[in-house]
Order: sequence, then C-alpha cells, then structure tokens
Amino acid sequence: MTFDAIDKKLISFLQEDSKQTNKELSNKLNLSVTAVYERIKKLEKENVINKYVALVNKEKVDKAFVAFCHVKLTRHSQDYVVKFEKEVANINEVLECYHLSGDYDYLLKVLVKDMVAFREFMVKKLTNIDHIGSTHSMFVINEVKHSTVINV
Amino acid sequence: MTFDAIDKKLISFLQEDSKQTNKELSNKLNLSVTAVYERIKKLEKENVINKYVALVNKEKVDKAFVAFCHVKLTRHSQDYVVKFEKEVANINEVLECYHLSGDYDYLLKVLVKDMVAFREFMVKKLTNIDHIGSTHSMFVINEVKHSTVINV
DNA sequence: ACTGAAATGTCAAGGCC
DNA sequence: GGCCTTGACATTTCAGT
Repeated sequence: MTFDAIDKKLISFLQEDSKQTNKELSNKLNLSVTAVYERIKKLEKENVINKYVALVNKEKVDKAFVAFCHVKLTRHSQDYVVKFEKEVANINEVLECYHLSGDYDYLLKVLVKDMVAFREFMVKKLTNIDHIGSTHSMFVINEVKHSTVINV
Repeated sequence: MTFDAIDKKLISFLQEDSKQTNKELSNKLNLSVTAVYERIKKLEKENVINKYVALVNKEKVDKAFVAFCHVKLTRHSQDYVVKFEKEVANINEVLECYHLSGDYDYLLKVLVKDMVAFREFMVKKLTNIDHIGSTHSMFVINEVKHSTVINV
C-alpha cells in the first residue's frame, strides 16, 4: 500500500488522537467527511491501523516502577526458546519483550508498583521460567520520552 | 482515586479496544449506557485515561527495523542532561527514551526503515548531540510481546 | 470524492434508590 | 453518590451521483 500526503497526515492525526470526529479531521484535511471515512476504513482494512486503544497513566494505577531486564537463556534449542517466549508473554507485568542481538538474548520492559513488587516479580514469576541463565535489571529513573507515534 | 471491580474491567476493556461503543461496554459490564459514560468521563477527568490513539503497524509504514541504544554522557551537569533530553525528545526516530540506573545513562528505542537508515540516524542525528560519550546499540531480532495494556 | 439521509451513537436532564 | 430512563443532538455509515 502506498500513501499520499493526505494519508500520511491522517495517520499522524489518528496516532495523536483517535477520538477526533471525522468532521474535525475533514476540516484539517480539507476533505469531505465521507472521504475521510473511506480513507480511514481503507487504512483499517489494510491493517495499517491495527487497533485503537486508551492509554493509561501508570502513576494513577499504581504501576509507576518501571524496569528493563536483560535475560540470557542457558540453552538455545528451539523448544526452550519457544517455551520462554510463550511464558514471558503471559506475565502481565511484562509489557514488552524483544529478542535482541548482542550479549543478552532478551530485553523485557516490566511495570510494577514498587521495588518490593519488582522483587516478587523476579522471584516468583521471571526466574520461575526454566533455563534462564543470567538476568540484569536496570531501573527507570526518569521517562524522558514515551510515544506511540510512528513518523510516516 | 480508587477503583472498584467495574472500573478495573472498564479500564482493561478500553486499553484493549477504545472504539467499543458505550452500549457494547454496558452489556459487558451489566450497566446502563449512561453509567458507563459517566465512569469513562470520570476516568478521563482524573487523568487515569490520558489519551486515545490509533496504533500503527510498523511494517506497513516501512519502519520495521527496531533498535535499542544505550547512551552514556561524558558529563552530567544539569545543563548537559537537560539539553540532551530535550534534543533526543525531538528526534522522531526515537519513540522512547529512559534515564536508567546502571552502567549506561539512557536507553533509547529507535524505529527506522533498515540498517542503512539506522546508520544515518546514528551519524546525523544521535551523535550530533553534544557530550555523548559512548553508545551501544542492540537490534531487535523478534518482537515477542508489545502491549500497551497495564494490568489494574 | 461529494451530497444527503437513515441508523447509530453521545450526552444532558430529571428522578429513583 | 451512583444508577436508571428518556429524548435531543451529533456522528457514523452508506446509497446514489
């Protein structure tokens, strides 16, 4: 799929605020409401837009403690890798998990209440998974930027 | 602010899909449409829900190459730190930036088209910022999990 | 891509536990 | 304080052009 200048603007606008009405968007884009509607439907159908979500303030729901954990596996046969990835995806404290190049195998982003909860998470959930070799945790002192907007 | 069981479910539902109508939510929660509406307004007013956004498929907009960069500053006086944070926040390839505990000062999540674009980013944008000491880049081989849903 | 109209949704008012 | 029902108004959605 290829995007013209209007599509690109539309994608940007919707990434910033998906609750805008098509009428508001039509004004910003100098288009009719229906034209906006059809462009959006197309973006959804082509899966350019995956989903619409509400973003929650982590402080307000008492999950202000953020950590990144590097995890190394002891063995790398496919069985272990698949099992680790499946189990880690089911831990709700883990919002993100990436298989990475470099010294460590995985990078996890973890959200919990505080350091006590983080210890609980490490002891009871993460290191309960088989074949975890070493872990290395880094704690977020300050979130400088956190955006979901991809530049198109 | 304190949440009852219905609030928690509502927050979860909206984090999964913010385009559900109040009617659909009222069915799931066994509530009237207005009750749902008022609870949502309250969550928005209290800033529990920050914003509503469309999430875009990075492959479809040609930003499938993801890297994490650790960055260390040479000096840590307030001026340099503030300046670095401000400049890095303005780079659109950098979606996230965290000030971290540990060996490196910052962790950046970077989205670009490919390795060529990543090199461009490093040479022309990141290392153009003053007082960057060392950087260490890790590339995402596979995105195992990427969720915006905080468990409440 | 636009106009126009039906279907559907949002949101305010008033009343009831 | 939080819930419900009702009704006005706005928005979405779709046909016809």
